[in-house]
Amino acid sequence: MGDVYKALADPTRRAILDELRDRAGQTLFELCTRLLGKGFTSSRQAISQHLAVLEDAGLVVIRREGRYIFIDLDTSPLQQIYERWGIGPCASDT
Amino acid sequence: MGDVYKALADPTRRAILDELRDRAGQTLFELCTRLLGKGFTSSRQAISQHLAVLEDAGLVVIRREGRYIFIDLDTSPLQQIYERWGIGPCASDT
DNA sequence: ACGATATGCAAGCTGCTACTTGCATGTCAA
DNA sequence: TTGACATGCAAGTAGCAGCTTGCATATCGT
Repeated sequence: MGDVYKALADPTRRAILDELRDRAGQTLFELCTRLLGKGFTSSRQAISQHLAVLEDAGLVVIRREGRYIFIDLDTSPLQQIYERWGIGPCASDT
Repeated sequence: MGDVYKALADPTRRAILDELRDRAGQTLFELCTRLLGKGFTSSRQAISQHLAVLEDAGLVVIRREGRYIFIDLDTSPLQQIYERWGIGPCASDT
């Protein structure tokens, strides 16, 4: 299992997570097109490599169907950040 | 203002945040000693550079007094992670 | 004032990371 | 089956990030 923090370190990867949050189950091609529309100039291969990193970190779930892949966001690995330094609006005292 | 995500990407920097969570207001020297005791082999200069990154990201507050510096943890920048992909135990539905 | 202590600054080296390029694989439609 | 489409794989390249090294600065005790 890869490093969640390292996965979050890249701006393009964060943009991918943003994109998946706005629209789940996107195809790689869809994702590339939409990122291009938002000013990112990454190639398909670059995005694919980023997806591999995100998948390895558990932040993304990829399911294959025919010649397409469908990508979904999984935010549960982010929870370890809370648990480690315990902040945020709700993890307050008692 | 630096990048919070990039600041979190390095294991040594995360160890620094851990250390500051356990004991606030540490000196640079104190910090180095304690990290050494935990298996980290970083030099003082390395730690100092890490601190600069953490300070730039707002994750750490450094106050200078005489020939010492006192370092404190500030977890508030982490909140943007929650707000961006909104997860965790409490940011649930409704 | 002088030495010791605590930290700052800057240049150079190295390894990793993101990107590109080119080709391979596999799926669907006709 | 054949061609077009969607994705996978791998090697090579460039830039940056973290580390070291060496010296500079500043503060405290005596």
